Amino acid sequence: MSKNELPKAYDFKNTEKRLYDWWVERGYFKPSNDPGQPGFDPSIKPFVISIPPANVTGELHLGHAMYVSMEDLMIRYQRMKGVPTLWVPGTDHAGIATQLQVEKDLMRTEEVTREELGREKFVERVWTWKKKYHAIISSQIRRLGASCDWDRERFTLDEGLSVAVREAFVRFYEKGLIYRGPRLINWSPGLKTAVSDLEVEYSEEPGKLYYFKYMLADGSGEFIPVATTRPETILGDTAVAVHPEDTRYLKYVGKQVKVPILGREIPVIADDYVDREFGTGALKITPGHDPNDYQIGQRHKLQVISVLDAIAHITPAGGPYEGMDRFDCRKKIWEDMKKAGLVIKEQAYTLNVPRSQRGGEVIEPMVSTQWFVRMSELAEDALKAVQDGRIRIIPERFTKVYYNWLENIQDWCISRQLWWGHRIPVWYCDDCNEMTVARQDPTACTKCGSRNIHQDPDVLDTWFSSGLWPFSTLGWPDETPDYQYFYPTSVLETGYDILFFWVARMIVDGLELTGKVPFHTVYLHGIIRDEFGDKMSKSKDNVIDPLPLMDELGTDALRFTLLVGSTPGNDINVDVKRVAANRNFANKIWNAGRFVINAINNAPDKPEKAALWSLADSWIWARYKQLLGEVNHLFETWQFGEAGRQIYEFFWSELADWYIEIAKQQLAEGGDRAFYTAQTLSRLLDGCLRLLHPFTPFVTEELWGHLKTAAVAHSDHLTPKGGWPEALIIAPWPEPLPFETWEEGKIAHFTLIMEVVKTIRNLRAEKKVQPGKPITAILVAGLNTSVLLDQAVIIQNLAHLDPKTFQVVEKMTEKPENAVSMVTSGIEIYLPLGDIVDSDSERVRLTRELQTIDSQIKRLETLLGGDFAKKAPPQVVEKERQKLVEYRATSEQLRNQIKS
RNA sequence: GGGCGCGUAGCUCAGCUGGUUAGAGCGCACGGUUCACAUCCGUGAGGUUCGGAGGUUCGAGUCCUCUCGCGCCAGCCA
Repeated sequence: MSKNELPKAYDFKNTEKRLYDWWVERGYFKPSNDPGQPGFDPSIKPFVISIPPANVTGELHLGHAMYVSMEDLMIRYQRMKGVPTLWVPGTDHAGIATQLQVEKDLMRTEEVTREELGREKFVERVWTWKKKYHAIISSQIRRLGASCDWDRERFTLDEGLSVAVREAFVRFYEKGLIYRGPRLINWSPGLKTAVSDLEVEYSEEPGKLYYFKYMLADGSGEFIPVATTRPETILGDTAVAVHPEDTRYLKYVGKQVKVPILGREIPVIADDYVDREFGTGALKITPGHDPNDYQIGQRHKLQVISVLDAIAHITPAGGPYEGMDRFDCRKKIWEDMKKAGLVIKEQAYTLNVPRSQRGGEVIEPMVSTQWFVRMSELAEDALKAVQDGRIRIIPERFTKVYYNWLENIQDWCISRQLWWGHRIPVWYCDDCNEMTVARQDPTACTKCGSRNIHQDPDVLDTWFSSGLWPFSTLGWPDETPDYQYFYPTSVLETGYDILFFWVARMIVDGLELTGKVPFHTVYLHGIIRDEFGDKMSKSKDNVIDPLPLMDELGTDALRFTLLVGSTPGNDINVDVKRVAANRNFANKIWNAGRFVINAINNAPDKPEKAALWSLADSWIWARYKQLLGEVNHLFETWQFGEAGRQIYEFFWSELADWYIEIAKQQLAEGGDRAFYTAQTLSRLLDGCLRLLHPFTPFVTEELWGHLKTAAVAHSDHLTPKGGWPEALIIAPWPEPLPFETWEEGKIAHFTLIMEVVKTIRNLRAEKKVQPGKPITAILVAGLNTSVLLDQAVIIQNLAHLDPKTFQVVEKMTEKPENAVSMVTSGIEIYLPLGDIVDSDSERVRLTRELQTIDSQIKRLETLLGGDFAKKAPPQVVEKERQKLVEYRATSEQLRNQIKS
């Protein structure tokens, strides 16, 4: 037996890696129905998730832990339900982020820039970098217990996925959904690339509104007052606009005004975009550097002047300011205008500054030739797919957010001036200037046949390839067996923060390119925050690193915390203390398991007679059945957190705290009692481990293995229905069992026993009786006498009563001397504690109790006397009537106790 | 101006389709060396009853309206 001795505490360090490797080795992560394997049955519906691809260079953070835990939970649950499951893992090349990191590293180590190294060499370096960090991040994902099919792992720059990207680009282009042209875009001067609207964040910052004079060109000395937040853009002004009905300025419309410093003459135009109330009511128009102005410029066919170059320095168009940094220029030009007498005033003003999502530098709206995806039509399809229910978003409230975004969608700028990513598959002819857009690299211009062609230097936005993820990972555009069987996928699970970036784009792309929704359900989880609800950030130094956390407390503890501490779509505050509490839970499971295994080993290996279940046996089984019903319902309605909480509660507060305590006695009785107790323990542990496995896969698998080993070695009678599976990870999920009529009665009786025990314990504690000291008790049980007599030993043991003097009676004529008393559930309890009992204080205590009971009686009498009795459903009324009856009896009993 | 979320015990949060003296973890207090577990066990205190005000209802933390506070998303008014 000693060889089977389990350590006193669950040792996750010695468990997690071993089990993970074993699972992989046994092939459990692979779909049980696989088009690549013999016996494949295409008619069985699989459950498929594409993992949100982690950035190759990223360090593991709690966000990863969150989605891995959540998706692994869903996958494991489905797998246990016997559904063929596929979870496709993978990583993302993360264009900007990765390129930046490598650039930084090159600068630090070799002091070279990417330009100095050259494109080809640089990209090579990035691949080397990728290789290294991919190994790290993917092993960290494994560490979380992710049961994905690693043989199907993908990387966004894989050959196959690159083919998909190119196919998508060409198809979009051919359908006219992708176009190239000069547009006002968001330019990141630091990164020297365009970025999409989504990659710009606006932050409110204190700034100034600069008021100045736009002098009329006619030399009259008259001027139009104008205000701006960015004086440097004056250099690019090509008009001054006023409202068409603004009597103040109407007379100037059609005249020319002079651009300060530069002296260029520009027209005064009328446009009702101008808000007469705001600022001076006159607006300077800079089509080259402001989105609104750009549109006005289009309407009025104004000239577009770019005054900023790629690094946000002033262009030659800025005259004397050429070469200056944008912010220096802002100061300088204002000073110069002051000197020139053009300044009116400055006013403190809160700006809405566009900043790069990455790095935070100020983004400049600039005109630039870029590639765009025409979104409006695509968006409509994506909208419909959710509207008509082909895709369901959970929680539902996010559908509104989704609609809102798609209804106001702008074209998507997809070209990036980077080196790391999917090169745009477009070649320009140096001879005829035509474009060749091709699936295969061309060697000549398709229009004129010239060999003087060069490929577009830019790459595609990383999200362009991510948008194809659910099908590109399965082989699309080829109709591979995987694609045919596993696509569309089932659930897309991710944080709500990338609903637009990723989810919406996958839906758009999926519909357009595959003609199908890429998944039927979108499950969105919240953002991870620190214990006080603040966003984690390095600058706040409140980042919780999951790796040391797992080192210290185990993966299961972290997973359980994330899964059970969260509600769909709501942010979760992660507190290390909570993780520690869940580590304790893992340990609790472990130790309950040790107890059960020990019980099995020491119990008879077969029964003599048919089962004669104890009240406790029946109670715990009935409760387990209730649990099964609730947990299954909660799983089906995506309420995983609540399901976990309920299992936790059941396991700890009922199974461990009560049933196991009673089982100790039952096992000690030996014989059939011991056998059936061991059997019950075995069944319950087996069932609970199955229920818990999706949450805490490691401790449950490990313990279950020990359970199985012990049970198999000990007795055939412990084998569950259907036999012992070879591993918990593939053990059948516990489905709800049909209700049986005996359940309610057993639960009621056992609840009575618990009440009595708790009340005695309470009295003991209150009277400061030594916890282990056996004392006398007299229970006056009335109609429940037989139940209590039946369970006397249990009460006696759990409440530490002296078996020689403890008695249960139906009624009592004379109250015991010097006894502490109480009434619970209609049972009168007397603890004759002798001298320590002070009758006065007892009377006070009981009177207080009586008061609360009487107030309840009053409450119920009022309730039942009113409309409630007439209008509420009969069962609800009956329940309250019953309570009233009980309270009245209790009241009566308490009065007696006080009286005598 | 818009959309959404949150505001429940000292702290961090649960609470499904409304059902009737509100739950958990942590913290706190008191007490525990029983052969599963001190990563534990027992007992308890703690919420003016769930931000505030109305309303619907026999009944609301749970639905509706308004309101206050916090947060998020979206928004290109100089």
